[in-house]
Amino acid sequence: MSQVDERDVETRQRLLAAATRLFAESGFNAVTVRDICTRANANVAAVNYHFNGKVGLYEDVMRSAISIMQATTEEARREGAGRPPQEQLRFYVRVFITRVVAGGGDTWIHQLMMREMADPTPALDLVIEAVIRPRLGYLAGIVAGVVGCAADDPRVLPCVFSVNAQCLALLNHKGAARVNPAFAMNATGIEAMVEHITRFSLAGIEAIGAA
Amino acid sequence: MSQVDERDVETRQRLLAAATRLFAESGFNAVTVRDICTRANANVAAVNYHFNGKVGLYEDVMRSAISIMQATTEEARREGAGRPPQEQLRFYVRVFITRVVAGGGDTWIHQLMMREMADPTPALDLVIEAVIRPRLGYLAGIVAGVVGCAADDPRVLPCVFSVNAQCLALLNHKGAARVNPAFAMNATGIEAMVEHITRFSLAGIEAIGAA
DNA sequence: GACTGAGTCAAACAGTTGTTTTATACAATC
DNA sequence: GATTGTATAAAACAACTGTTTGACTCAGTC
Repeated sequence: MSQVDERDVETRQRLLAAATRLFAESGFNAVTVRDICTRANANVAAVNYHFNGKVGLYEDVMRSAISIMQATTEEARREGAGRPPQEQLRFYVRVFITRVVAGGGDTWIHQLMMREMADPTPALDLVIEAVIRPRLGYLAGIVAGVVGCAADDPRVLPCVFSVNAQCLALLNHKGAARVNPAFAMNATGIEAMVEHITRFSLAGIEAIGAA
Repeated sequence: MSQVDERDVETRQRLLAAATRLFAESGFNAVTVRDICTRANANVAAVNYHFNGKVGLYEDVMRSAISIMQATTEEARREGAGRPPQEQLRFYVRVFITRVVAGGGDTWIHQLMMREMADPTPALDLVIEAVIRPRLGYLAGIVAGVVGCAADDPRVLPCVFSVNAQCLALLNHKGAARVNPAFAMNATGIEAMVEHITRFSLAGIEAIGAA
């Protein structure tokens, strides 16, 4: 531990990078330790040596994924600061789509989180507390701003659900493209999708708020 | 084949029932042939004898799942027949939620389809053609009716996406309940959710249609 | 009664899994 | 220079996977 070999850090980092990509692509169970080590040009035993086993490696992957997802929420907050809630919603949707669906290197990480939602491991609780809850809390503030009510008003939560559902559905855009190629995301399609979700949701929120 | 033993059909049926439930709960790869046979009180070799292996059994499960999902779409069509499109949307959402989220025995089957979307097997193409495409086509007709335009109008598809996204998100209601218990579905909550999605979406569709 | 064919069963099969072991290389410390 | 601690490597490990085998039962047929 006193000596930090350059190759050491490299191997750990290569394993982490390979594991992040593979876990996101196929999920925890579908990826083998040998797959990860082959892609990282490391020995099979390296995972146990550096991470105390496969789950230890997965937990490390989840930790870095969580901080990236937190940064996504934070970026949306920053972009929307000081603007009317209608624009905050537009920025939120844009940041989310850009980071998650468009080419950004974070695509894999949000797919990882979707897999975690579909098939929970013990790491999900941490994701919920550190990422999902603050994100939905921010959305609730926006919705409350549009409606003109308190964030704990009973009309807010269902609207947060509806907005969030549309954003999460974008994570399945590859599957959606199989149904209809029009769902495929090209450069101009992204901004069109941001506009659509924003307008659709603002109208929905106002209708619910008026009730 | 000349003699149809009673126990024979029973075993086949028990395997099919056990496999449907287990595949839906955990996905194809996470379920072992031994799990299925244990739950069905059958020998390990029975799966290969009756279904020519694990994938043959899975294909049979998918076949019956597809016909049940088709029946769900058909029920929504029937309930909405001859009504204004706004009510057709409400009935669609209600049938979907009732069948998929509420206690109905079909819950497992729609979860199976979600897993198929997340992690496609060759069976997904059949699901898309036989279930998803007709279902989204019906939704497109409803949206076009609300907007007052043709079903292939460019404003229709994004609205179909938004409505469908909210319905699919309900399939994750167990995960959602972990974030906020208010998302849990009790008897009265279902009708409230139907009303919310319908009103939210009608307002969204009208706003997009007016553009 | 011998034969056939379908269904069931325990056992074994070959392949893959995550993990452990044993050995080796190498830099740092004394 | 011997010792220590860290990193890597090949091999082996036990557990589990889907599948196959061969024996056995039992009803129907000739």
